[in-house]
Amino acid sequence: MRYWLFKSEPDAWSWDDQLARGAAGEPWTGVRNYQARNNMRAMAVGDRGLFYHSNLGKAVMGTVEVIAPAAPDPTADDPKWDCVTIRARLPLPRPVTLEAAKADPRLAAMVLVTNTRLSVQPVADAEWQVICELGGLDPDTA
DNA sequence: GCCAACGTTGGC
DNA sequence: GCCAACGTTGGC
Repeated sequence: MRYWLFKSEPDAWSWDDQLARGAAGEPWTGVRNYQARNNMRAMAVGDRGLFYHSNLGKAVMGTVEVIAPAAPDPTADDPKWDCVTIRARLPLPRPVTLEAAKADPRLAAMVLVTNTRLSVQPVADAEWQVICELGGLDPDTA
C-alpha cells in the first residue's frame, strides 16, 4: 500500500464536504497538471492519502482511501486528464498544520514542504507515520 | 494583495 | 529544441 496527499482549497472542496460524501466518495476532478495526474495514475485501490487544506487552514485534516483507479476526468475537455475517486476515512484529532510539518525535521524532505505547488503528491511511509503521530491517529488504522 | 516558484506555451 | 513570456498556485 502506498500513501499520497491531496490538496484542496476548502472554499472549493473542504474536508467537511469530503466527510459528508461518506462511503460513496468523490471523484478528484479538476487536476490539470501532469505530475499530479501521473501520481493519480500510479495509485491503486486501497492506497491511503492525507487530505490537506491549502490557502485557508493550511493543515492536514484527515485521511482518505482510494476507492476507484484513475479514469478520464469528466470535467475535462481533453481526455488526457484523469481523476481517481477517494473516500474519507478518519479526521485527525489534531490537524497537522504546514507550520508544524515544516518544524519537524523528520518531514524536511516531504513534498508538501519542498514543492508547495504540487496538488497531488506521494507521501513516504515514514512521513505518513509522523503525520499520524502528530495528528493523533494510529498509522496502521488511519 | 503581493510575489516567488514553477509549469506551460509558443516563437524562433 | 531552446528559452522568454506568461499564467497559476499557494504561502505569507
